Amino acid sequence: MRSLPHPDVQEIALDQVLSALADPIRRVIVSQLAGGHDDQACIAFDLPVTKSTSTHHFRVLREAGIISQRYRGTAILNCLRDEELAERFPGLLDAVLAAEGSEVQGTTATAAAARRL
Amino acid sequence: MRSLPHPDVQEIALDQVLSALADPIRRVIVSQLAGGHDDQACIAFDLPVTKSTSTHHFRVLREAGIISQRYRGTAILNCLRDEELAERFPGLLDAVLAAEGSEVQGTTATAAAARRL
DNA sequence: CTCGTAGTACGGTGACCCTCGTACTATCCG
DNA sequence: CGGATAGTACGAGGGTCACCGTACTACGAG
Repeated sequence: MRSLPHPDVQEIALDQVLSALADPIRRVIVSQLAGGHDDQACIAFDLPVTKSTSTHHFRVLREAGIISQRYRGTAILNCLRDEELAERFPGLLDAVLAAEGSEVQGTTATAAAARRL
Repeated sequence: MRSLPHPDVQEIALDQVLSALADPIRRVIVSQLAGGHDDQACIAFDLPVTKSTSTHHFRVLREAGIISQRYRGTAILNCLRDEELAERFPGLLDAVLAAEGSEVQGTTATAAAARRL
């Protein structure tokens, strides 16, 4: 079985977390994971990029400590490390998710950000 | 009098806010502004970069909607737009500031948590 | 008016990041 | 075994960013 390196809770760096969440595609992934559907394979995400770019984004999220990944067959199950993240940086993930959710609703800035891809 | 463009509250984009806060130098600026000392000139910040780079960082923060700047003589007064930011993205700035504060203690945040707070 | 201070504009450099295509590995199914 | 599926490795290209030095502008003090 292949294994994937994950940072320890204490090793999670604010720098990496914020950089990871600064990318719209990665926020889509995180939002979808937070939206009740944990344990999704990478293929389950409808991302506007190719497979290799998806791999890249998932790795960035994993190395930042935001998600955990484990193999099941050829697929990978992705989980949000929400509890550990809340322990390390309380309220941060919730605030970003809420912000992401509220921004998707209304204003013009989101549309521009989405089309930019 | 020169004037500086600031985004409206509704125009503040999560993308720009997170990107701006992803840089350690800019988080130092924000933390210092949040630490009671509002209305500081750019020169008051002891940043490990040259003047031109400082200008760059302050502009990024202003264009992201995180700080406001207004002239007073040759100097610029910098203010955190904390209330507007809390209105747009509730809890986000607080979470980042708290995370920044806790992380400064060192990568093993457990032992040193009680020192400064 | 002249000087000093605070900050900006501009150009350049090196690094990093997002993106992709192609080739590859690992696992499951028939 | 052979094929299909899920994801990785690798390298390249294009864009953006942080950083700097130098030259410049705006304002206040003397």
